[in-house]
Formats: sequence, structure tokens, C-alpha cells
Amino acid sequence: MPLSPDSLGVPASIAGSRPRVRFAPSPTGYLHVGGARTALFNWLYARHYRGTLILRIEDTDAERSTPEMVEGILQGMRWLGLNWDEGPFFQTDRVETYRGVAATLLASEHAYYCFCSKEDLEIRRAQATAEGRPPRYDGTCRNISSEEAARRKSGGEAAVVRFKVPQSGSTAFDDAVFGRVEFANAEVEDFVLLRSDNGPTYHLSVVADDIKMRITHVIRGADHISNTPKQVMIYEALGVPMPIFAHVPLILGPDKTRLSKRHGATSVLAYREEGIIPEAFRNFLALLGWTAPEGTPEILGDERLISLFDLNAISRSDAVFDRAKLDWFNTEYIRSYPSEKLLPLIEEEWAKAGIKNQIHDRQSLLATIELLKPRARSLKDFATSLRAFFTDDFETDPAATAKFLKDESVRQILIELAQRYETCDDFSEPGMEKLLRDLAAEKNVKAGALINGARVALTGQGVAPSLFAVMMALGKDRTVKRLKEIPF
RNA sequence: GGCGGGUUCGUCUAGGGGUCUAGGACACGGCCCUCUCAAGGCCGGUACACGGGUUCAAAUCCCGUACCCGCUACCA
Repeated sequence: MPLSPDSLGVPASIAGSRPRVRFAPSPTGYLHVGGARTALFNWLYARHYRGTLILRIEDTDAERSTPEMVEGILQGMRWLGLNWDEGPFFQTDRVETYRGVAATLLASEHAYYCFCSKEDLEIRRAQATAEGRPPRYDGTCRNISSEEAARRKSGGEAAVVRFKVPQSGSTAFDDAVFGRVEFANAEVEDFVLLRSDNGPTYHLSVVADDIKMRITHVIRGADHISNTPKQVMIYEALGVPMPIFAHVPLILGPDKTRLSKRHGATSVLAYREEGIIPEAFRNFLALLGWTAPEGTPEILGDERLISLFDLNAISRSDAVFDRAKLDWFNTEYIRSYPSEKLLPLIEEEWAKAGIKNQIHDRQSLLATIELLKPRARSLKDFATSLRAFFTDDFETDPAATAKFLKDESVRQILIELAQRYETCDDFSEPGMEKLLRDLAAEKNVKAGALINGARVALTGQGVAPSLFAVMMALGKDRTVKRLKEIPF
């Protein structure tokens, strides 16, 4: 694959080298659809430019981060097939680094100690809001001399470290998706870098790590746009070149509000449970906020996705998660996957459902899957509605029985049909069809009535492929047996 | 409230002054096919948030309004 030059104006310091990107989830929740899409974009970008994807766990919020969530995120990444090249790194392992950066900022007077208590701040914020003033930090400790601060600090007084935000001017950055974004510095408060427990806040740790890990492109959710100037200020204070920022629009629920538990699946792993093929999910997610060049079909396997993906085609507006379209991608992938490729995925479904496949001949098994593929919407179907093709241990759908087998005479004719099948020596599609149609004519019933009834008897479902193809898939013995033993 | 961003069919989007009586995909409706259900084939409806400008000409540029989203923490 030829490497195209980065069209985004990579700074000279970075140009020529491979991009290093990172996915940096916070283990305070599952890997949800939005996070997954961000991870995917990073992955696609890294793979497109043959760069490096780093996985970094931002677990500096001790209150809310849990090991279970870390595990869930890793599982989600693995299921999605988003392999990373470095990490996972945990920010809690790196607090010394952050303290070092904070010390640097303190020393250069870009930061200062603040002794205001959380409670005081709370009160002042409430007051400010009540008086119609913006609830920003009021700078009480901003002018405490470094000597006094050091004295109070060593005297055991609790303090946080705040960044000294310039009081005038503005801070801007060129976003690869949104273009130039500018904020008045007066709008930015002196934010906290180091908490009173000496732990870093997000702004400190991201910047420190992105520098340390030599990140070239920060591809993350648009919810971080408003925070970016703070980070830009840190880069500037440190005199370190900035990465390129690329903020990707959010994914919303069908009601156009932020995607949440209310909208169903929280964790991407829920889609594994629903029988979604990872590659289909990737394809679907990629097209949520990113558009392939005009004329490109929407079914884009990994290879094409990787070769086509770039930051400049990312949309600026939020996208609504459309489950129906996901399902469409899934059916397309099921249909396009060769049975050999589908088989292991289907076997997982059987394992989950406790199904023991009874088709031991591999060729027959693959042929059966081939027959069923066009009708499956989900991998799960192979363990539910299509179960009867693989095991005798299946149940018959009462609704199907009520619709096609309510007539006792049909049942009787099917038993007769079974007898004819049993004694015939040419078990073939046309052969079986002829026997059935002849019998229908003899009994003066519509062939369709027998066909539909037989379908329910053979598959337990009112919906299945062409009946005679079904018979071939089941084989003579099972076909005869099931026709004879129609359940009520 | 302040700040930032967004707004083209129900959804994802194309389009970036004339080629737009606005294109594609999913979804939806109808017909055909038919042994069920899909699939497939054919046909169809539906969109430039609103109001002002600028211009010979605006979905496309500017301003305002509305609505939506985000941020506004010792969360990330």
C-alpha cells in the first residue's frame, strides 16, 4: 500500500516519521460505542500510515476507576479486533512523571500552589452563580509568593497545584476536523494540575503522557474540544511542540441525545452477544462520522477501510446510532463470508447455547451453512432459529405449528409422505419434490400446504430455505423421522 | 447563564456560488417472483432549520434567530 503524504499539514518536526496515536479510555465505564469508534479511528489511522497505536488507560480517577472496567475495555478492544502496538500503559503507574511535570511548571511559575479548600470553592462557585458571575476559580491564591507557598506547604497545609492561565489574549489550535478553534483566555480558569492528594488531573496526565509517548496525533471525542486550550497552554508553557488534534463528533442515540444505557447496549460486548461480526461492526462504526470517497460502496472490509481512511473526511456534526443499519452490515458480512470463515464464529454461538452439532461431515456442515447464510441476520440465528439444522435437540415454534400444521389431515398426509420417502431410493431435490406434489394431487390438497407443514416439521420454524434444499441438508433419515414424528 | 461547535430525506451522508426540478446507502411503501421468510428485480415518497442580506445567480458566502450537542470539577 503506498503511503500518501499527510494532507493535514504535519509540522516539520513530525513529518516523515510514522504517526504515533493513542486510544486513552478511562476505566470508569465500559467500552461503549462512542469510545469504540474513537478507538477504531485511531486504529485505522495508525494502520493506514503504518504508524503505532498505543493503548493507555487513564485511571487517575481513583474514585471511579475499577479493574473490572479495565478488563471490559481490553475485552472490547480484542473482540473488535483493534490490536494495539504498545501498552496498555496505566497512568497510575506513572504519577511520578506527572509530579515532575508539575514541578517544572511550578518552577517556571506557570503554575502555583492553591490552598483553597474544596468546600470554600464550592461555596464561592455557588455564590458566583447566584450573582450571575461565571463560576470560575477567582485566583485567590494566584499571587501568594512562592516563598510563602513553600512555607505553608512544608508546614503541612493541603494544596493543589493550579496552572496560571494567561489573563488576556487567546489560545487557539488547528483541529484536523474542525479547523481553527479559538478560545479567549479569560474564559479559561486556573485549572488544577495536581490534586491535594498529589495525584494528577486529566489535563496534566494527558499532556505529560502524550509528550512522553511522542504522540503525533490526538484523535479523540469532540467532548474534549473545550478542554483542549488548557492542554495547549501546558504545551506552550513547557515549550514542547504540540501534536495535531483531531476531534471526532459524538455519537448520539436515536432521540439525538447522548448515547446512554437508555439506548440499549452500553458495552460493545453486548454486540458480540447479539451475534454481530466484528468486521461488520468496524465497517458500520467507520461510516459513522467518516465518509469514504464518492462512489465507494459502503461495504468496506478492513483492507479498504484502512487504505481509504483519513482524517480529512471526518464529519463535523454528531451522528445518530442506527441499529437497523448495523444489522444490514451484519447480514451483508454473513452472506459474504465463506462458510469456512463463518464456521468458527458459529461454533462460538453453539458453545454459548449449549448446542452439540450433529453434522460431523465437514463438507455437509459447510454446505448447510452455505444454504442458511442468506437468511441469517445474526450469528445468533445459527443457534436459535436455525438450530434444527444442526441438532435434533430443538423445539418447534408454536406459532408456526398453529399457522401451518393446525390441520390434522395435513399431518396424516405428511406421515404418508414420510413412508414414501423412506422407501424411495433416489433421495434428491427433484425426486422429493415430485413425490410430494404427486401425493398432494392424489389427496387433492395444495402442494403449498404440504410444503409449509413439512417445513415446520423439519425445522421447527415457519421460516426456512426452500423445503427440498432443507431436506437435502438434513439427509434422508432425519427428514423421514421428523415427518413421522410431528410434535403438537 | 457563559464559551465552543453543529444543523441537507426517518437515519448515515454527497454536494462548498450556476451542472441541484439536490445524488447514494439504510429504513419505509408498492409491484413482480414464490413453498414460508428473506433475498433479488422494478417502481415510489420524503430533505437544504428559520429570517435577513451579498450576488445576474445561494444548499453552497455573511449576519441574526431557533434548536441540538459539548465544556464550564481536586471526572476523564
